[in-house]
Amino acid sequence: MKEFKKLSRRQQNMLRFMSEYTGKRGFPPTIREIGERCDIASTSVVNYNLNKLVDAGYLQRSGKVSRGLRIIRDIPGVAPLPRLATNSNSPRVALVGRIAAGEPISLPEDIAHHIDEDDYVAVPQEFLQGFDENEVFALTVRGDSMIDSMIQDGDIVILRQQSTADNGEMVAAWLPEDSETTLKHFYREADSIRLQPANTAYDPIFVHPANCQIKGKVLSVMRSYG
Amino acid sequence: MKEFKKLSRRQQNMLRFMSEYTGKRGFPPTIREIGERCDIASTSVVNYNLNKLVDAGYLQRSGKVSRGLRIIRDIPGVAPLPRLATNSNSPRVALVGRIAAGEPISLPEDIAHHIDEDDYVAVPQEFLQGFDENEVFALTVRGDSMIDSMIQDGDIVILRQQSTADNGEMVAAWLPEDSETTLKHFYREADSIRLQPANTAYDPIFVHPANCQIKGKVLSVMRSYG
DNA sequence: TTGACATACAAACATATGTTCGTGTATACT
DNA sequence: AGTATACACGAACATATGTTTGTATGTCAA
Repeated sequence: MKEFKKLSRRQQNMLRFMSEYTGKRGFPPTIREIGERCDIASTSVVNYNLNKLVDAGYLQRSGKVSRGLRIIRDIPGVAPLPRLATNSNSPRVALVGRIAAGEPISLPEDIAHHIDEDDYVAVPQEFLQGFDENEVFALTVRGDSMIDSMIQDGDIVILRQQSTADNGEMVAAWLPEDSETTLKHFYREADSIRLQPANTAYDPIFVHPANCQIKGKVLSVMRSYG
Repeated sequence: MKEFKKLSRRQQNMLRFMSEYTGKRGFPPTIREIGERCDIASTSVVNYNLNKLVDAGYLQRSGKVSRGLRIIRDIPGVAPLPRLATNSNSPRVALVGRIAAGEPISLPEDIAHHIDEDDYVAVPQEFLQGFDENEVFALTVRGDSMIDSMIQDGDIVILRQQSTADNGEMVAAWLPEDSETTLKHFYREADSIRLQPANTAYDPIFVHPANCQIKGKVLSVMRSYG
């Protein structure tokens, strides 16, 4: 079940055919159609190789249903086929650093120009809440200092870069006087700012507006166990 | 037949469902699936209305082939949706229900066959941890009963269906005697099972193995603010 | 050699899925 | 009334299509 398995020529062929067929007809081919077009005599061989493609992370199958195929990754060495401009492609956002208590959040000048191969993380479209992916970035959480906000070590936080916030929004804030980075719900009060943890078992903190630099608004959180 | 025939409410409904389904799953629905979701009792009625949609210029059909549908025109009064089953670049898992304290987790017999409105959620490939999408499902968390596990109301939990677990894994467990559903780290002890919250501020609970039905292993958690 | 493993085939199998048909309603028009 | 038309139902039907099984072949390592 490894990701980096090399595809056989036959498997590449199948992948390309499925992609073309789907683009042309509007729905994926059947196992038998794949077999015919890729010169595979037996349906079980097609099935076998389809499962290989699933293992390799290129394909998704819906069991027992006809044409239950879905290509979920570009074919290596082949130009990606035209897709619809709308939600066809899952966005990738720049993973620009880490967030931890005691250290400020430093962002590169230009998020959109961040260029590190593995520093991108795929995010489902809906989790971007309509924001442009160029103004959105991701941070890895280090340490348990955000535990009052229901965010733990290893979590990936998706944020939109902005320096102000509306009441109730979850923000990433740097508190210079305390040398403290925190993720909390933002509330502007009479002459202070209330930062409210998500877990109500913890108490809010109050800070002076001058001691609260908002770095961004938290859009979503993703966590992977294992 | 003329092009500008007004569509019946039923036909509009069908069109919208087909569009959504295709966008979500990557391939068009079957006649029977359309019938179920649009409250049409007979497949022949669905077929009848599909042909009407063809006449009206909204749809293209490929005769005799399963799922041979292709929307070729936008639905009036509805935002244009992706009409082609193109390569959508991220896996979808079935969102089969909710998880809350006090009610058991009931799963449909066949996850892969579930077909409902918001029934699928896009998940980044890496968050599936290499498991087959057909054995993976998602639940929406209701209530704050999982707060000790750093999971809150509204979170989407991605699980793999399994009835046993290894030490340290996060599992979804149903405790019959307590009528309690819970998400915790699993540890098998001498003659009991220790369920350990992720937030160490909370205490573990110990249960008898007979009083602990494991429903699945938690692969990942996704949370969207907004 | 032996055995394990990946790949391949063909045929049988189970069922998912489109199609057809006979029938029953309404409604509108003659 | 009688007739035509649009729309609906359910059941039977035919076949399109995924799955399983038994077997065979190659390679590679022990």
